[in-house]
Amino acid sequence: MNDEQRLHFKHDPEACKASVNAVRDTLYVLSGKWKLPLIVSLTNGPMRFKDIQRALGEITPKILSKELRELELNEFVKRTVFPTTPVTITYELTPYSQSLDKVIVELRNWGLEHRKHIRESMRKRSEEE
Amino acid sequence: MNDEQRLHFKHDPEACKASVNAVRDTLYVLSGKWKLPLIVSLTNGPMRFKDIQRALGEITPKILSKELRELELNEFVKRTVFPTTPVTITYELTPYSQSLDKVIVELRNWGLEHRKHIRESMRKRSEEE
DNA sequence: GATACTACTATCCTAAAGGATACCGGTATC
DNA sequence: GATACCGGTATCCTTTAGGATAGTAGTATC
Repeated sequence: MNDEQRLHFKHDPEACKASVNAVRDTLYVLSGKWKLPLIVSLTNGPMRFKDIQRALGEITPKILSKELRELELNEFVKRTVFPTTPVTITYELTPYSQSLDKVIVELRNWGLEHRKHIRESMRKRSEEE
Repeated sequence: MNDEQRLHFKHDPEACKASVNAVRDTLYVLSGKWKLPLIVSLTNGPMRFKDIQRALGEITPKILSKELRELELNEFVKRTVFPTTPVTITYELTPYSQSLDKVIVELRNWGLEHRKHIRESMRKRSEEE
């Protein structure tokens, strides 16, 4: 193991703790079963509550409502009330939500590579027998 | 919102599902309270069970054992038994664990930026009052 | 022979996430 | 006036993650 490549955990315990906390923050805002699918279904434009529910398939209104509120708090989603009769309410991604793109791309790429890696090791292990 | 910048979720529903799953895989292997701190404490070299426990402070042996087993399954950690009397067992990061570095750096950077962002919005909101 | 250390496992318990189901007020439609 | 749709909330229940506590087999130390 080459220490030079582990810059972000280089032996300063303070910086190291700060790094761990920052990572945890990020994992937290993406955590849970529905945050990602929710962000994904909103990438095509604003949607109404029931439409999101239908798009996600299995989510109950309680959970959906909670997740949307959390995404709103983190400024990833904007809730808009239109004064039609009856009122229409839409949810849409904010420009700030785009800041997640790089992170998500990295997470996706690593996930894809990891699947390959696991398949490879399983193949090797079965050949050894 | 500019569609061009959302390449990874572009409207193909198949590719989109695959992306979400890949992201979920990655989040999964990093999930939990102890995976990150565990990886961090192993960056300085191999450690024995009790030493890891002492380094992390609060972790119980049951949890530590479980987390180590999971990290081993994902090939981030190698467990080695030395035939001393009594046996000595060490855990160390594998070369493959370095593949996580890029992901972790991105997660850390976004987390740091997000803190700034939140502080900024709170400042603005309090100024408006 | 009592105590202590290592590397764990086993059992029980708690808290949090998530889900099932029911309901609500408002409006529109038949 | 009955039914249906929208945007949720309220209540209860299950599952899971994580922790507390105790114990185990083997060895070494006093």
